[in-house]
Amino acid sequence: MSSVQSSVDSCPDCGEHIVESNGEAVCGSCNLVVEEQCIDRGPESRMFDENGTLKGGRTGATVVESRHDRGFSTTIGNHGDMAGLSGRQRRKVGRLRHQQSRTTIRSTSERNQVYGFCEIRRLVGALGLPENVQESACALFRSAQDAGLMPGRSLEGFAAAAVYATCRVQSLSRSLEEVADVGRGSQEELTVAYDAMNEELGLPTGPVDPSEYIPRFVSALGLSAAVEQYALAVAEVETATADGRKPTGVAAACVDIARQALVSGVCTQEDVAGAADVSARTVQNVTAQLREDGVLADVEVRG
DNA sequence: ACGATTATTGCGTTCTT
DNA sequence: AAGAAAACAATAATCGT
Repeated sequence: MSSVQSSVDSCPDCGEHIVESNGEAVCGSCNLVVEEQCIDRGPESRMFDENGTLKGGRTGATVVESRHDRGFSTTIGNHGDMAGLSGRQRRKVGRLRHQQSRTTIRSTSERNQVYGFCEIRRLVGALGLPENVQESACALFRSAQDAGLMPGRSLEGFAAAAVYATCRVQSLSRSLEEVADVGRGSQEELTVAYDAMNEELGLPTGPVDPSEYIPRFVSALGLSAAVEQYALAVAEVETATADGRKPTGVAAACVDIARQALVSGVCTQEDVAGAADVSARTVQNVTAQLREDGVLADVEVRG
């Protein structure tokens, strides 16, 4: 890193020719930096794209992960070079400093919050949830931040977990898998974050009632209101079968029993299982258990 | 005592008959 | 529709620091 001259003629990555750019040897095709910068140009201001992200084609100093901005932040100085400037120019620089202080994100927690809120907003939209969920989830996200739960855990996990937790508190029936699928982080990150919040913040959530899912599954399959009522009746009677089992699986079984009893020709068992995102075998298992518990006969009398 | 890693258990899924 | 089996995630137990 002591010479401006490149030691190679072609890019090791794509074989393209090398061009000289601002004291760096850069591949003309893929922008790979072959030779790192050796002339100190001081602070730069050309490293952000419109979104403020740092991805792609970036050349220059070493990335510092320990700083919230990875060490890429630009500071407009207040000393030294101001000497030769006129009063008008000085005021102009002063305005620039002021504007930058507004746009620059000051702390990691603030940056995390902006990112987290963005992700929460995206999730709420993608899952078709009402607006108040966004508000509650953001508040919960902030609580987790204030409680110091986030260091060492996934940021995306907390955003998704905040949405999932809000759904559970408000009985809005979105499964962990559904949220995790739309979310940016993995399901494990979501679970870790949710457990942390549940433990430290004491979320007011009990076990999930399978009947919460029934209306959604019924409408997704285009089945009638009568089927929904029948399925809800099955879920009502059932108590012991559900515990320890996946609520979506139990809900699917209830819907499938109603389907068989009322509109067996309209769609298949596999369709019901698919709508609930469980296997057909699970539906069969739960149904068999319900039969064994005598739940079905109980509903038969009422229907 | 604490955290991390490994064993266990029961459920859901897939494959098969 | 049901039986068997490999797979998975959550929990319990053990180990090492």
